[in-house]
Amino acid sequence: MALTDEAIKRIKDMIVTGELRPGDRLPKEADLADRLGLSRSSLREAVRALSLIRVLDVRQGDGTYVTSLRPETLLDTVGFVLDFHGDDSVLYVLEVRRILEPAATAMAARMMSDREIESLGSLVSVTGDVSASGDIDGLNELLAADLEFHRRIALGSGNPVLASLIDSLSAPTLRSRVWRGLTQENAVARTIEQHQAIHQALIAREPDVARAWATVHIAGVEEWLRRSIGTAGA
Amino acid sequence: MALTDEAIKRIKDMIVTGELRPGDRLPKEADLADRLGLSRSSLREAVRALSLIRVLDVRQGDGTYVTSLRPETLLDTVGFVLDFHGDDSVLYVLEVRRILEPAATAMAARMMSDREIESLGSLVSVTGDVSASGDIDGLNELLAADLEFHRRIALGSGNPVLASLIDSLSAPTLRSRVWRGLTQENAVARTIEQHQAIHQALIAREPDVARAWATVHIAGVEEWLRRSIGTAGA
DNA sequence: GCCCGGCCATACATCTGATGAATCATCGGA
DNA sequence: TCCGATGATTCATCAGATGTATGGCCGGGC
Repeated sequence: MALTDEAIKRIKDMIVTGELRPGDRLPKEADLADRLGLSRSSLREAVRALSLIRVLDVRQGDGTYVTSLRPETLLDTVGFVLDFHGDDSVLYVLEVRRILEPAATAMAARMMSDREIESLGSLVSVTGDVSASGDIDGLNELLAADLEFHRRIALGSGNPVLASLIDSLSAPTLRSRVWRGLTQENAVARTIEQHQAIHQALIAREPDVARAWATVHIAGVEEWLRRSIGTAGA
Repeated sequence: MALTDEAIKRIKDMIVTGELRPGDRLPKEADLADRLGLSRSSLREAVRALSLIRVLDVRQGDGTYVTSLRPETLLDTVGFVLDFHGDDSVLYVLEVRRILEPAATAMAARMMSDREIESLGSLVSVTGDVSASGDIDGLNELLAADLEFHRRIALGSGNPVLASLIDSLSAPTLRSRVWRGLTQENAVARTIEQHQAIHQALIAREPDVARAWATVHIAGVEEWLRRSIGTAGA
């Protein structure tokens, strides 16, 4: 195994075993390199790699620290990784979302506080306002509101791993050309209706209903995309 | 933004835009560094980082290549990332598995070929044989068989993203001390029974039944772990 | 006494150049 | 034809030097 890979493993082990805890500062490059028995250059490659996946946080002039290592931090690496997939994988991702989001939404119907649920209302209505204006900026805002709406509900499940996963899986779906097409065939109105329905189900504390609407919501996007790919090709 | 981070983004863009395709070879370090306007050292850090998440594959004496970028390749980064979480996150992970695996199992009941389902039988029976002997080596084999059983079914869903995700989420569960404890209270027998039940449901092509058994199976582990943590502490 | 701005030690960022090691293709001999 | 030696290519690793951002110390002013 390459020295750098060895270093990655060593640092990982230091964290896993608890020798290094979240927030801890690593020895300075020169010292750590010496301790691990390799050059600064090679060590830096290891640190940079662990930095990319958000395990380490390097601050010039300050030092290198272990991140919080919380699920929401580590799992957004998933989003980065998914960026590399082509549109063909979007369908598979969407299928996974169709499994996870309804479950999360049902959980949220039980777990979210009344205040949290109420605050979702603004997102739903913002969405509505935007659709009325219908300009391009508005669409971006709509997209952001949609993402935030789903993010809040996922968080409402009470499971940070689930929430982060959903969040990561949502990004590539939206980044793809999906929305451009969707907004062209008045799917905007349908999306808003479904968001409202989900919101209502949460207010009513009806997990099953919330789950069903979430499924309908995702399946709608999925079905449209399936048709779109079928006709438009790659 | 740091030069190296810039380089990471540039290389990522080259791949996302299709300038670099899976399997393609990158220009040699010196040339690419020159083209991106940075030193070889800095470029190497970028390449190493992308190599850690399985986007690039560096081969000494040969060159640097873009990997297949298939979901199963990219998503096993998730497993690496999850290694950094403590046992406290295992419950959250398990909860996600309880959502994903039943769904995948139900899909598998529809999608898997008769031959694939039949081949699962050997895994189930291997499991049984091992439990009879009951030695330590046997337990490791049992663990491997369990992992393989779930992996095959996940693959049987026909969705590689789903399969990879499940696979990645399974690893940390098993790596934790979960199994050590589970095997101590004759949960082995129950596990085997449940595997057999899932297998039977697949043979019968009963998605709902398969889903239910999968839920029961995961929930069993989950419940045991919850109790275990409650009593044993960190 | 408190606050603000500059100075400086520290630590990461980046570059350059050199040497070692693995791989692959080529070429010559059996 | 097959196989092993050889050399070119490319990554692996190191050492040392210089640039740059950060944080804290310290002194002056209010």
